[in-house]
Amino acid sequence: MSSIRSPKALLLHPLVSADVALFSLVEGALKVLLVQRSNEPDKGRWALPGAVLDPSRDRSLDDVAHRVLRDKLGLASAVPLTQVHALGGPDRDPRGWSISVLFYALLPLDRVPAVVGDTVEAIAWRDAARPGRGLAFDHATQIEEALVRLRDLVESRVLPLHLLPAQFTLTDLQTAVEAILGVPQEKSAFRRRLKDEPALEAIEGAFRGGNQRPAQLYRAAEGFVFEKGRGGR
Amino acid sequence: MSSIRSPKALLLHPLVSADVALFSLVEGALKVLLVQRSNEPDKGRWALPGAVLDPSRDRSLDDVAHRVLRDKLGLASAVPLTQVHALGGPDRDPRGWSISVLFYALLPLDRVPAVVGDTVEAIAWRDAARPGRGLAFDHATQIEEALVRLRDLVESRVLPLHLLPAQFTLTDLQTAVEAILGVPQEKSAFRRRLKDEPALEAIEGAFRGGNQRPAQLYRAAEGFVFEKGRGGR
DNA sequence: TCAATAGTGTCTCTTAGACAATATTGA
DNA sequence: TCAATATTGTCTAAGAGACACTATTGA
Repeated sequence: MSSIRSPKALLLHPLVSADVALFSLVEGALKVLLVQRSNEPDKGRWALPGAVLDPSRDRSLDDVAHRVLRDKLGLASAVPLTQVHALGGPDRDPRGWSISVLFYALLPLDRVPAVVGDTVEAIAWRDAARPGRGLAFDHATQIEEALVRLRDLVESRVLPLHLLPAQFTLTDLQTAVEAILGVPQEKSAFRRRLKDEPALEAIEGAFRGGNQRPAQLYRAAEGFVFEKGRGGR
Repeated sequence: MSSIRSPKALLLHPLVSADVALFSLVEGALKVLLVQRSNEPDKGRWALPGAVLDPSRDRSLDDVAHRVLRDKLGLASAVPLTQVHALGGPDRDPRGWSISVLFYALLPLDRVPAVVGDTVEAIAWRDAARPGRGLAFDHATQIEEALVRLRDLVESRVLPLHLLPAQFTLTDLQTAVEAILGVPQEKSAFRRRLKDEPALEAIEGAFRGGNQRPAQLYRAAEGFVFEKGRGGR
């Protein structure tokens, strides 16, 4: 969406953008949010939401990514973003040499506004592990990379609490971990690991009942962050 | 080194460069290579070697980093590079909005040419964990980040074989790991972990003798790469 | 009482950490 | 034989995996 770019500018400067792989749980499965592009290039194709760096407004690369969430998806509140990498080359965007700085974020489904802004035709939740064919640019690869990084973190025992609602049960948590890793977890061992987990707080007296034994509800501890070097406070 | 940049260009496009934290072992300690800048900005200060992206020559961000090694340090052969992250902002370089894509590499000291090219005043090996004050730009932070990533990999049991010469003993390897992690390793447990390590090959009949019991020499297995998901072949 | 899910206990096996013992070489 | 370093062994403790058992609720 943008100003005029002279051919010379195209040669001397790369186009820099931030793209966001937003992961969420939809009925127990890990999904990634795609948007249908309403502008050229790749108009009509499905892509990760992204935005072009605007040096006059953005103060950092994180800023660009946060702007994506705000402007394209209507996400007002602060969402933790993790940078995956930067990918650049002359051919990945038909407009010329371009750099994509890729981020991912985790959000419970109910915090993502269902209806989106005006720069986007439509949104879709695709299976994170198999987002489908025909994605715009190299976004299929990008999603794969983001998922690798997400799995790395979860494998190293950081809890993906940002995927869960404010209150959740240990079974919910286990389901989230399994959705990310794609591997079933052993219940007893899983819970044993959570014994002295500072990131988790049992909510005194709060349970979720179904037609069976009620489950203790938990919440993320104050100041929890999803990053290496402990997920604890 | 560069063309004229109009103020407008500065506003519309960020300056993109690749910087390389080259780690090596100097007398058993982990060091990072710094160069003294011979041009403005920050002329005379110590910095990570870096180069500005040239869209007409570079085919990827990795290319830029490899160009740094070739042109600034005279390193001809292919050196494995790992991307750490991209860092951008309006104030980190006095020339305006800039992005640095940071890489690190591991090399045995004897593979780094002692004398360097013409764009660099001098080089120095600084302690990786405390590279000193007064570095150019935000390179002190950059080194810290690179070291964090390097430690992550080594903690997850990937062997830093690229730091060692073609032939090395298990004690050499242990020393390298200790230099990176900053923590002494227990000899017996360390060797136990190497038992079925596919990345290591004992060199039949080759030993290094001192005034004591000779040590078996090893080499990196064919196709060894220093990256997550096994250092093995 | 039954179905369904929550939560705990137990046993075995692997690995890590600490520390000791043995092996080999040149001086 | 001694100093110096390489290499292996042993004991203990912590954690992971597998699997079974107990607990609680509404129907």
